[in-house]
Amino acid sequence: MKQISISDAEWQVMNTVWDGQPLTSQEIVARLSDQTDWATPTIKTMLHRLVKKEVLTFEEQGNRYVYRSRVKRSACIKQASRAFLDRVFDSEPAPLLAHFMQTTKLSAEEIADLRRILDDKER
Amino acid sequence: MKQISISDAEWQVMNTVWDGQPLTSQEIVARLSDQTDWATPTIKTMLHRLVKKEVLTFEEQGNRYVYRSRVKRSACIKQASRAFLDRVFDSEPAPLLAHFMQTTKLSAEEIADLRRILDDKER
DNA sequence: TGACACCGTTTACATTTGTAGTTATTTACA
DNA sequence: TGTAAATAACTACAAATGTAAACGGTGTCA
Repeated sequence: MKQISISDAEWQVMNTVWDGQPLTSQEIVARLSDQTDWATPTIKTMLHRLVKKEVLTFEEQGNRYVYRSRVKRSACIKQASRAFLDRVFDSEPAPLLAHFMQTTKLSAEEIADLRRILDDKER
Repeated sequence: MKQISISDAEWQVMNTVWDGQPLTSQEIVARLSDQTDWATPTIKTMLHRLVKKEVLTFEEQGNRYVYRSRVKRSACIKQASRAFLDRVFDSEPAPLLAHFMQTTKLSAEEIADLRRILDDKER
């Protein structure tokens, strides 16, 4: 798999697309306008760049473009997670896990689920 | 606390410094040369930028510079982790934790430790 | 049918980042 | 004491990124 490089701002766009796929550009703009204060052309530029990076495709529908992702979110998450682990936690997963467990809020259910994953892991 | 922004390559430099602090620039260069193929001036440039970003300080010792961090590693980890959580996991810690548990290797001891953290968390 | 609104395209531009050559200064050895 | 080696400072430069204005085509409403 080739190296995907999605910048900070681009991740926000991609999350929007992944969440609502397929989406027209104005839908994407509408959703992002709730979360950010980017001007419309700014978002258009990012869509363009993501198409050029082969992370998004679009399809013309009349004069509108309908966007879809070309890469799976899970693949991007995997890659970004690996990079983060290497960079910030020096490739050590245990401290990373400890850090996030200690600094975030988790519901009882979530805790139970995570415990289950650890159980499975053990065998 | 002000916004610290440490780039990818800079994190590598900072990790080296945090690991061996205080270090002269040639020590830093030596250690990084093991891990990377950066030219010496490249590393010097990064040290400079980190000083300008107020993340590192140095002290002259004869004609050598001895570098020390000005920000705690833990603070940087915290900030970078938060950003990563927001960006890639849409601020949801549980999926992040599940992801890393499932995709990394953990020793029996580490698993036990993590389980303990979850136990504490529960009350 | 003309003007406006909407959409995508092109262009722009400052900043950050990765990467490193060049120069000036200091120091230590011959 | 002169010169080479080491060290830091300065300069460079392309690519990526954040941010957006300007332009051109087209469809729609008056």
